[in-house]
Amino acid sequence: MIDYIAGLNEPQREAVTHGNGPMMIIAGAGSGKTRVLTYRIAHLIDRGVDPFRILSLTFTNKAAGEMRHRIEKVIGNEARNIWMGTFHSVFAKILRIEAKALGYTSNFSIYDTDDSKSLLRAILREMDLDDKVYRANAVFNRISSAKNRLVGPDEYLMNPILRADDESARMPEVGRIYKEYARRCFQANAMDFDDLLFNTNVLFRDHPDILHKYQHKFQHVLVDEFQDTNVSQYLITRKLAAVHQNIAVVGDDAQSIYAFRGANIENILNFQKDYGKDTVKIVKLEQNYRSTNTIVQAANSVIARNRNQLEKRVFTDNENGPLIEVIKASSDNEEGRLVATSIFEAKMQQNLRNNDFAILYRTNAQSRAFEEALRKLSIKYRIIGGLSFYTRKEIKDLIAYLRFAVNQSDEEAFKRIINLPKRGIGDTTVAKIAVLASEKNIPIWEVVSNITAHIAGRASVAIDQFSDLIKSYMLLLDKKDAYEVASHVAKTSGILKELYEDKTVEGLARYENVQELLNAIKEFVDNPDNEDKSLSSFLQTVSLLTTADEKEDDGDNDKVTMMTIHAAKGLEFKNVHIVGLEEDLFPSQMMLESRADLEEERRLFYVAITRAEKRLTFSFAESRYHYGRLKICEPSRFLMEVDQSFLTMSKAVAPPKPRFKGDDTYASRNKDEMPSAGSMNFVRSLAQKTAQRQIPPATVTHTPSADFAPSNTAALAAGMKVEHAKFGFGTVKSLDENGTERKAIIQFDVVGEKTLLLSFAKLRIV
DNA sequence: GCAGCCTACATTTTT
DNA sequence: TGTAGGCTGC
Repeated sequence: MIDYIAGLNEPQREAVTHGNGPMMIIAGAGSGKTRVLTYRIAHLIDRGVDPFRILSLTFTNKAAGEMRHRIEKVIGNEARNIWMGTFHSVFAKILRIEAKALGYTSNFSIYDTDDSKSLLRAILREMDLDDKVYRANAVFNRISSAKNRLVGPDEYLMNPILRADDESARMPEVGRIYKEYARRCFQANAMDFDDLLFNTNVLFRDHPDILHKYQHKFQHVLVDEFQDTNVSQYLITRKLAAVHQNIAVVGDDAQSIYAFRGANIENILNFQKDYGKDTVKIVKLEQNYRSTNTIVQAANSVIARNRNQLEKRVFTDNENGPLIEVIKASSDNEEGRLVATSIFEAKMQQNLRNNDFAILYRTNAQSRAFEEALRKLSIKYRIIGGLSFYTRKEIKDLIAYLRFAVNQSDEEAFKRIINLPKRGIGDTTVAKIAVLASEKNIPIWEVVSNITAHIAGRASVAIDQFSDLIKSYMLLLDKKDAYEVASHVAKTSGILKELYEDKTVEGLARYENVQELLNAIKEFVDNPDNEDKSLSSFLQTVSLLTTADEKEDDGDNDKVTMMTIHAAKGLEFKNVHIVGLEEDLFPSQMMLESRADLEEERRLFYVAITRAEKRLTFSFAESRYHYGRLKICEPSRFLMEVDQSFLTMSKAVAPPKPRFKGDDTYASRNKDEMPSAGSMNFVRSLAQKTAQRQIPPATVTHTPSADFAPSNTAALAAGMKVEHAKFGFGTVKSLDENGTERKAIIQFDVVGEKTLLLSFAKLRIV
């Protein structure tokens, strides 16, 4: 046993060695929070607490895994027995054990957001509601936030405030939709993410005996990232800790960034009230060990503008370090290049590795420019989040098969696979089955599995085959492990076959993805930590994976990390680039419009800043393409909010390499990059087209950056006058070199009077 | 029932 | 930009 107490400062030691009773640890960024949590658990076990009786809740599987790993280092194998995981995974486990009490079976499906929305759309159609008024997204969010506040469908319908809200949003039927949605989920033996928490609350509310069991089981409850818990989560932990009163929560109100998801910052404020001011032990960890003084002070200067805060003074004894560099770029692509160059140079000068760097952005869509720029400089990178592996169509397809094999009530899985691969069962037939099932008030599977008893005809043969296929899968479930079943399903369902026959690049990639999924299942089965190797157990794990949990694609860890700030929480890097610091992007326009919460955006900025250990760089672009449209951007107000004495303007703004000499003359250009005659033709006809519109021609006086595709170059090479049009777009037909007609969809954008951005780059050859 | 075309539309963060 | 969903014609 190592002496883990020795290296701790006073408040850290207090938190680790605190005995029984509620405790709240307010942990500033970089104050050694994870360390304190792990040592506290080790300490508890050291003092004789059975690991089985410790419940430790985190937000990501990754955080849980890492903590388990670190505890293992201190206390050894016993660490495995601790109940540790995300709220969702721990309570899914409990719900599975206690499913019967709620009328579910233990093989219930977990609906992801797509499933939920698809179900909602189906309900909207059935209720004959206009899906333009009732956007599935909006309805889903309302239902979700109700669930997170523990408002069930019946209460929702009776709540005058919610009704009034819905009325004013012109969606008076949300209550009824909610009710139907809940009914359908139940009927499908499925829970969505919010249900996992909501139903746990119901379980504990309606079944005191079950609550009693777990209350006594868990002698100690620990909650990480407490500032991000919602009402539903807080109530569960409170109930669980009600007997022993040993609850320790760790959080930082300044890092609360999930209010949009129902996180309730007031939980921190209520904690003291709920457990009694005199009873709650409060520990404040205020010394930052992570960052330079400059970074800590800059972060403080930003967060100081928020009104809603607990009193806390984050300080550090670390050296001052360099000032925060601000990079100004003219376009998003130039921002990419400048940041990549900056990383390249810092790497050389300071002898750093790729994994010392992180690029943090507000939205996943921003990653592209950085990817390209890094690739050009041969700097390896990885992207966390974004299009997750498990959101790919082919993966979801196979998983839907597996889900349906496990749970034949799963309506969403059924809809997905009934005609996949194509077997001649169209919408009409599916609708017929649904009507039949609801008329006779029997499950859909009842109808499907005895189709010949219900309908005759062409489709019934196909359905009969489908149901035989599923039945054959069901027989395997008890005999085979998850991998054996899954690979059998992949082969016999026709999914793999269809992809194999698709010889396009995408088809090949999809085929490989499915293989990759099978590998992942194999790994799951081979992992000795997983006791339950059944398919049902795998499906549960997989549906609760988060983007941060995705494993490395290869063994190489020396890569620049790119991710959203949300995904970066809990991580740290020597050098951090916070990019896209533009008004409306960060702070996000959407956020300000929908919830008018600038403070949460500011906390997000705070989180981003405090990820950096040594060197921090801000950057912004003056123009950016977003969804194919050029947007002129202004620097973010956050840039002004930082105490300016910590900032320095970057000298690294290299003059853009001019590809065009003079005003509109085509200059240095690689022969190989010359556009084809076909694309020259498009451009010529384009010129005609714009001329027909009688739009006054403009001269190209400025090309903000050399971000031109060959077609742009073609425009100039063709010696055409560039037309002055505002957001012009349309279809242009033209003959290519072989005389065949081709179409191009074009779009132009104009900046200012004379500054013309050729958006022929967006020219799509059809 | 299905493929292919076309239009409209959405684009914050994530368990 | 890119895609989902609607419409049309086989």
